[in-house]
Amino acid sequence: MEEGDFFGSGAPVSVLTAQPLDRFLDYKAPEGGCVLGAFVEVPLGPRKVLGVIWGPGSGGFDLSRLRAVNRVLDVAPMGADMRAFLQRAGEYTLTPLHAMLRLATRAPGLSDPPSMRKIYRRGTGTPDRQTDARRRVLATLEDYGDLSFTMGELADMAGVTNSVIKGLVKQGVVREEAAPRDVPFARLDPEYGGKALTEDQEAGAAQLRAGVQTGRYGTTLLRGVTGSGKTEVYLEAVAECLRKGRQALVLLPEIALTAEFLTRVEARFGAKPAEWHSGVTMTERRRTWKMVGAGGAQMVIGARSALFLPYRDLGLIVVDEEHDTSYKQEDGVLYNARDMAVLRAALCEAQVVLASATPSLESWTNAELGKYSKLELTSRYGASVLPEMRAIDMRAEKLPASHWISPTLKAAVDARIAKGEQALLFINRRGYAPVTICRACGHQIGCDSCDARMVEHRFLKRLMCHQCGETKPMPEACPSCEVEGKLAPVGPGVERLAEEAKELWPEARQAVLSSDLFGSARALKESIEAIAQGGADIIIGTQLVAKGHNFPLLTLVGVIDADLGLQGSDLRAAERTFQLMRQVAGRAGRSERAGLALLQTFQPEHPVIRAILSGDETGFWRAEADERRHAVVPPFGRMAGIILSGSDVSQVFDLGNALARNAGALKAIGADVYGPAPAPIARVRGRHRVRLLVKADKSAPLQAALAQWVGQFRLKGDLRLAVDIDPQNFY
DNA sequence: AGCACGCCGACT
DNA sequence: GTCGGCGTGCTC
Repeated sequence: MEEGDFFGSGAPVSVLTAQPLDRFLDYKAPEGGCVLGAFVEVPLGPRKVLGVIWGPGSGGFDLSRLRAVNRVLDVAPMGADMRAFLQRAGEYTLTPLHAMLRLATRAPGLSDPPSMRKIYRRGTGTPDRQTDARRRVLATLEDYGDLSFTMGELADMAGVTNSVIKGLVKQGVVREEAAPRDVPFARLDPEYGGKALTEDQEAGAAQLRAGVQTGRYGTTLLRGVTGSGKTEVYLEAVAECLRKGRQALVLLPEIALTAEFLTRVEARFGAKPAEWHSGVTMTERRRTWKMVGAGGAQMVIGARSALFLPYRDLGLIVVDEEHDTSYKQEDGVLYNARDMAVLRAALCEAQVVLASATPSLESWTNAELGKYSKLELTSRYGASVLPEMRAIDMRAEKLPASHWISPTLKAAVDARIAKGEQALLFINRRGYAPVTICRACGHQIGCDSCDARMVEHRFLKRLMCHQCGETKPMPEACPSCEVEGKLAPVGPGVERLAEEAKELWPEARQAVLSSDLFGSARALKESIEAIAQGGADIIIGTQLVAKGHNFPLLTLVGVIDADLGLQGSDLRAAERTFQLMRQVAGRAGRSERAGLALLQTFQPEHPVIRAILSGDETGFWRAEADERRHAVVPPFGRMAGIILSGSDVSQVFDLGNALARNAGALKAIGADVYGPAPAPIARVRGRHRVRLLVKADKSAPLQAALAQWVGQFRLKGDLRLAVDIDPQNFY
């Protein structure tokens, strides 16, 4: 321990709490003292709150009025790298430190004494009467020596009921003890199940292993086309990290992917790693949080918030599907997990692997500039190759009204079904129809509390707002003109497409994959497995199918509306469409059968569509990079979004205008302010939203200027202001 | 975040 | 007269 990292009883210490105070509070160190970074419970007014010892007392507060820290919590203290990370991440995202601490302590029961459970081990003596069941219990305990079991485990293993064990406990032959519930995770063995890698993969693995061996910071962009085995390759980096005794974190963009991934990790390392995402139970969460700090978890797989766990010695962070937009947190603390992973790694001398078949332009640029190392896996497994891609020019197709599957696409699907292969129809829209219109008056049914249209979900027999999740039954009469029976669906959603497919192929077995049609990740996984085994001829799916699932029998992908993502003026529209189309197309022909991807489009000459078809990735990235460099937008310029919200529109706009008029702090660094303008969805949950956009030069000290600018204003009433650094959505 | 204090409207 | 609305300020 460093000099100055321990504070004796009564010494003044500075404490950071998770309460929304914009400063530290001084306390007296507790009886027995405490170390720097210790998690403590401190008195605050009438309450007891969680805090972290952040340094020596800052003074400036009457020493005689200091209250003492109540107690030091029974968890590992927060390391210096973690404290630095929270500080820096907070500065970057303009998030107060207390909110960062809150993110880092999102586990239930941290302040509670360690939760105990009853365990059973061999006691002394022999039972008064020996029975078969009793003998089995004792034999089991002796077989496993030191290990201890819960009542359920022991009963199971010995093939007896609980009452047999209870009887033995009464006689002292089996001993009942209390043991902490939060036990270390099973050891992962880096030498357990290594698969033979191809030459290409082995070279990649060697490069990543070498990075991990340095024990220093470094980021590698791992580009692997779908099916190239990038998971196997980065698991070798994980193995090397485990050999060095350091911890590894793998971030996945979606919970639905974790079940499949866990299976692969178990096959490789012989046991399951710790899991961290919203689907994990409270007890398991607390166990993971504590074990990550105590060193009892070697590997964590999780969602973006797993970055904020208190790792004891983190040596590797893998960000899988690094381009995925779900890495950007869009509510609460606004951060991009991909960028924060790089920051975290830099502060704890860890390696980062950004893995993707279709990297983000940011990462691609960083790799081109030499800030990141590059690693490319080009060959797919076995004989499989990337599918052939072709456009279907919808201007030349003859389609009846309210139908979206072109004759050309239909013929292609027919051919696959005849051969016993699978076809996927992709449409990136949930529900039955995105718009419901009244044929009498033209009214479109919207959400009552948002400025969004209600989407018909015929499966649920309701209308749903995709913004706030509100649903209401489908009305008989138009809510505006009250004419009955004139409401009509407009446009296709995945459910409506399924209906059309049923018309076209009444004999075919259909599977519809949309996130809202499954109650749980488990149900989804089971369904996907059944389909992969050949349980369907036609798969109709949304975004969900583009992500990482393997369908070996699938040889045709039909994209219903390739133009969908290109509408609007989102800066990243081209990039996203390019990535999505490549990902979806990659589903076809993953085993030895050749694949074909057909893109229905009304603008086959559009540069993005042309780039997708030609497969000229490098050319596409270069062109995109040039355009963004020219427009001085990310990654060549810096941007920030300011989102104002409140229940009173005029108040919200007044604040927006006041901000725009008093932007001296931004002008001083040469930044431009745009707006205020209504946000893309101008009303959400009854709150009106207005946004401003700030653009600055790459080198401008944007955060400081923003803090100064925004700090001039006091927010009255229910007005709220959020700063979004590097926003994903803007116009 | 909580919780107290404090200053104006509409009730028994 | 008082109950209670929620704006403002404080917590070491």
